Amino acid sequence: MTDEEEFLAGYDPSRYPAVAVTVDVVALTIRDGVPHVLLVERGRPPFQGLWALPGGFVKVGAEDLDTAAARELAEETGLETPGRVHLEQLATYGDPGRDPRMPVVSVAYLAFGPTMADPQAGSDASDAAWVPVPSLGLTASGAQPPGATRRLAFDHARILSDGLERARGKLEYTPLATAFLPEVFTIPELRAVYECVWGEALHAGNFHRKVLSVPGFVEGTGQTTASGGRRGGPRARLYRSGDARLLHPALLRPGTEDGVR
Amino acid sequence: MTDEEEFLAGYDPSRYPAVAVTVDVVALTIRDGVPHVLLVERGRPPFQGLWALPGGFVKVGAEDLDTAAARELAEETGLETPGRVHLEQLATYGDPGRDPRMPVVSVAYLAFGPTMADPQAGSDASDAAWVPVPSLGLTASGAQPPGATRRLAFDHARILSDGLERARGKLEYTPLATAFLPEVFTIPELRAVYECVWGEALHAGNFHRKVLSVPGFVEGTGQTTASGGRRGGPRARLYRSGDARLLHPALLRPGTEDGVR
DNA sequence: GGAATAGTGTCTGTAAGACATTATTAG
DNA sequence: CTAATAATGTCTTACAGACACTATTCC
Repeated sequence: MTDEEEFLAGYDPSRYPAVAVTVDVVALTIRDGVPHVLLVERGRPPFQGLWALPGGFVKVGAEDLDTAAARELAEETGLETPGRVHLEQLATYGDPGRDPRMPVVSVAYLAFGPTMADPQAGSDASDAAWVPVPSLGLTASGAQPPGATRRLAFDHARILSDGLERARGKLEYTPLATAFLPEVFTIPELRAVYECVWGEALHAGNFHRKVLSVPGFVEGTGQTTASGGRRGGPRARLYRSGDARLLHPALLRPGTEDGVR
Repeated sequence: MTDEEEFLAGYDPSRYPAVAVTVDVVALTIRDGVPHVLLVERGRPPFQGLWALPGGFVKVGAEDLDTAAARELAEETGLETPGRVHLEQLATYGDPGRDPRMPVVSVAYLAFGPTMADPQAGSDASDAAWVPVPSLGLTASGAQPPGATRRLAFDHARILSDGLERARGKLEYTPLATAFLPEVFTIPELRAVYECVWGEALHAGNFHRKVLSVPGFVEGTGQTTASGGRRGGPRARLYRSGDARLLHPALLRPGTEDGVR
């Protein structure tokens, strides 16, 4: 089939059924030391009553994908994207039958943001909430066990799983952990982000020295916290994010076993 | 707008014009120590006479994206994807106006393969060829200077640029450099792949020791080449790809300046 | 023989991890 | 005071890069 024939066929729904393009956003934040993902409860079929990533249809030709993703994120959280949030394209999903209604290609995005207020339910969702990721009981392959309290719609368990893995990797070689924190933060708070996303404890002393040794990761403000920690300890110095886009040398996860075969 | 309204609107071309989904493949190989990309010369408008990445429309709902990309690659090269070729999703492009005919979202894929025969021109292309990447004169931002001998159609200069940058990064922490080589290869041949993709000379002795020290990168065959190098030197030992999926520790590029600000 | 190349040995600076230590704060 | 914690110091091991060196092959 030639290019032009295929082009014309695109207008013939009997040969190529209507295709929809959506964006879905894996928006992550941290509350009480636990990673949370923004989910909406579906108010109508298909998958009524199940939870889904916030997303929507893209007006292809009228807006670009990044803009559509930023719009979806702002609608649910009020977060403006040229701000402290990080938003990047994650991957695109187009398996047959992933939406029972029609063929849908979904461009997934990944967002990191600081702790923020609970979202408002939109008109098409019966509820919206920041949901603790561990409560979803995701397996490494992106499947969800039958006993989970909140079931995810479509292939969103897989998308979320991919987003979490991308997030774990991003913290290794970019300073994006700071996107989870307010503008000013302490090194122990930054360490808590790493421990929460990676799911393992880090050595406080070595982490501290390492962060300060990477050029451009953080810059000091000369200030300290107003008081010490909850259970004692001195006041911590306050930092803000530096100007580095990449961490050199990187902060590698200790858990990664040699040679993932 | 509710979910259902948007869903129905997807069937109304006056509100949401027909959308096409395509896959485009950045297929890379190495010839004579120079990276080459597979391109097809467009035989009809738009961009007639310009060169484009091989690609085509996806039958969303009837095939998944990976399968569609593998099909496009096989059509041009005869390479079967569950084989020695590496194929992975790169990114998705959907800027308004990127195709002058209609709104098109393109899912780009990245492929690495060993040196192979010249492709045959398809019915919709006046020519197809492995084109040396340096001859395209790409800039870092993915633009093409006006004087280039072969101009790229659509936003394919940008896609190719993104693919090359991904390829450079992939060589650092995966053993995918071996995908550019035949099943059996020497360490100096492997080094040539790195030097070609990264565009800088590597220290032969250190590279040799490093490759052998990474578990699972390569495994020896016990054989050597039949003769020495073109300009002298001993016979090199032959290796095949090992079972590692990730390199630990990674082979970092020397050129990367600290803290890309 | 001369030049180029495969592969190994050696040394040095840097960085990561384990552990110890000091100072400061809450309760 | 006691416990917890921020921040720094010390030591050991691993690794990257620079350089030297040997052995082998082509011309």
